[in-house]
Amino acid sequence: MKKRQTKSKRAVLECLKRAENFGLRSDEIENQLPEFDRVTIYRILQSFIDDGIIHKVISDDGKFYYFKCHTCGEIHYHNHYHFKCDNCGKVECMNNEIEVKVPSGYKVSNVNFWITGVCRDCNS
Amino acid sequence: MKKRQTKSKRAVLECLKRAENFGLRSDEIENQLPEFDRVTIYRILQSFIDDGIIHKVISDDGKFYYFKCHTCGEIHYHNHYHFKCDNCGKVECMNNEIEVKVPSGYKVSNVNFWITGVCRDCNS
DNA sequence: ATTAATATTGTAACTGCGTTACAATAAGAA
DNA sequence: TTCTTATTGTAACGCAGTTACAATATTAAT
Repeated sequence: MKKRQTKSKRAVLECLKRAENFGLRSDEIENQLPEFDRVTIYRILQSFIDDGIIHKVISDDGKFYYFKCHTCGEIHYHNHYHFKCDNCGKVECMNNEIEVKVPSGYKVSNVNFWITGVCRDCNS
Repeated sequence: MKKRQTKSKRAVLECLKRAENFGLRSDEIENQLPEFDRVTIYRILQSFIDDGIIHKVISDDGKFYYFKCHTCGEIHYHNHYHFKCDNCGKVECMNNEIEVKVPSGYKVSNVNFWITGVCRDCNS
C-alpha cells in the first residue's frame, strides 16, 4: 500500500497550506477544486490525517474543519484552541499549548477545543 | 407561544436528571422512551436548550450529547470540560470552571471543550 | 364541566454530510 | 513499454437532524 503522488493530493495540500492556520471545511475545498470529486477530497483528507500531515476538528455545530497548522507532522495531540469568529466566520488555530487539568485518576488521550466569539480583525 | 407541560417533556427531563452530569445522545433517550417519536424528542431537547434548562455539546466524532448538569439554568456558558472515556464510553461534565486565555483583541462568547481518555473508574 | 385557542405531537419526506462498492484510470516500478 | 495496484469517479447508501402538515392534547376562558 505504498502511497502515490497525484495532482489531487497536491492540490488539496496547497489549499490547506494557503489557508495557513485557518481551517477549511471539505465543502470549501471542493469549491476551490471543482475538478475533483468530493469523495476523492474526503479520501485525501482522511489519508493526510492518518499520516499526521493535517488534523481535523469538529465545530460546535457539527462540521469538521481541516488544518495544516505549524505543529502538524510532529508527534502531538492538537491541544490548542480553535477559534471561530461569529462575525467573519473564519476559523483559526490558536498557537498556544493548553494545560489541561483533569481530576486525579483521569487520563487524557485527546482533546477538541472549540471557541466562538469575535476575532481581533473584527474587533478593531 | 406559552409552553405546556406534557408527559414527553417530563419523561425526557427525567432521563437527563437520572443521568446526572453524564451526557446522553438523543438516540439513547429514544431507546429509553420508545413511546415517543424521535422528532418529538429532538424538539423537546431543543426547547430545553432554548430555555437554558439543559446544554448540548458536540463530541469529536460529530455526535451531540445533552446534559442536565448542576449549573444548567443559571446564566453561564458551559465552560467546563466534557470527558468521554474510550473504555466505558460514558461522557461526563467535569465540574471545574476553565479559565480560557485568548490573545488580546479576541472576545470569547462560547466554548465547547471535549476530551477523550480513560476515566477514574476504568483506570482503577 | 364544556368549549375554544393553540402548543405539541406523529408521520412522512427531505436535507446535509460523510461513507461504501465497484469498475475505470493512472502512478511508478520493473 | 508493460504490469501491478493505488487512486479516482460514479452511484448508491446511511445516519442524524430538520421541515411540512394534519391530528391530538393542554390550558385558559366560559
